[in-house]
Amino acid sequence: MSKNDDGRIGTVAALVRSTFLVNAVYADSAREYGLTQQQGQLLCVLMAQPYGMSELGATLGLAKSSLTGLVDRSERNGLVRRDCDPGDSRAVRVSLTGRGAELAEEFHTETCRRIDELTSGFAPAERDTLAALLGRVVTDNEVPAVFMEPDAAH
Amino acid sequence: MSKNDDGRIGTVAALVRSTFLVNAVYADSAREYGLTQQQGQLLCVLMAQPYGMSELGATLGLAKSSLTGLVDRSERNGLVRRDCDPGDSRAVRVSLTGRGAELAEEFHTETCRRIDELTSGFAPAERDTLAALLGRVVTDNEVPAVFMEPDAAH
DNA sequence: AACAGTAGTTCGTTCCACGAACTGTTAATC
DNA sequence: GATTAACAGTTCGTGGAACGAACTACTGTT
Repeated sequence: MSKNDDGRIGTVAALVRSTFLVNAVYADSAREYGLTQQQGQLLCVLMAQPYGMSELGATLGLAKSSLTGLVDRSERNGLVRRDCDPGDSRAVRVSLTGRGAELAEEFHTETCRRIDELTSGFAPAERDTLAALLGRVVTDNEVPAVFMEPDAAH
Repeated sequence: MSKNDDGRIGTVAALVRSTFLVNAVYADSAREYGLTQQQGQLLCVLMAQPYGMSELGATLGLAKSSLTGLVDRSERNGLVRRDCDPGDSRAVRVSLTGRGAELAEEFHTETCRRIDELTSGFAPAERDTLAALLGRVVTDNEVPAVFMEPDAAH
């Protein structure tokens, strides 16, 4: 196991390796619902509300053409829809279809369960401390809401 | 910002959103060295030692054909090489070329710096606590060494 | 010697990333 | 009202990356 001289893992390696783990769990969960990681991510973002393409692209950190393709494929799969923006003829608003909303909720719930299991060996106080510290990382770095709280989705 | 009723982020959302952040930082760093995220990941794994394809695939969580392609492209870019395994004619050992080792070190160093910056607002004790808890997640879930400690790479 | 299992590649297919260039619309300026 | 800059999103071309099925060649077991 990759460790420092004193056998402890550093903050940097811990962040990268836990990211690797969460990526794998997230992708595995998505696959069970016939989704790719990127499609799952799109659905999770849209659970909160419909978005314009520009805001979606900014939230997901994607080039405009990448988002156009992702939405195209998701629309073709019947998971999202594009509606005209009454206030701006150039713009569209992307929202979940009925089926997309259902799939998003199932996927989100199952992903929450799997991610939660990663800390199953933790005491409640340890989970709270981890949440507080990672929450600080998220807040300090202004990470967009690409994933809702487990309870907030229902 | 997506929070619980009491305004605090939960462990699950914190893990997912911090993963989103680290993914973005890692991908941006890789791009500055002309690498994709997957190529960066391959180089980081190979920094420790050469590996056979089976072990590489298991470490990176990739299908065999995916790894063949990734190694093909990295070999074509002059970053890795395949050598015959003297003990098994079926097997190859993948290692970094001179140029690949150099690029891997630069990429790894810069990525460490950028990831470290994500916790720049933390006190040393907070960093240690975060490292200890995330390290537990890594250990409990047997995450492979896809990224070395900052000092261990030199 | 025969067979099962392993190591890795090839093939076909789909998804996904980006930059450049484009069309059409809106907002600002004169 | 006309002009221009900026914005919203799409198209196109290109390259990377994911997987399963099928394959070849080799190793280990019986």
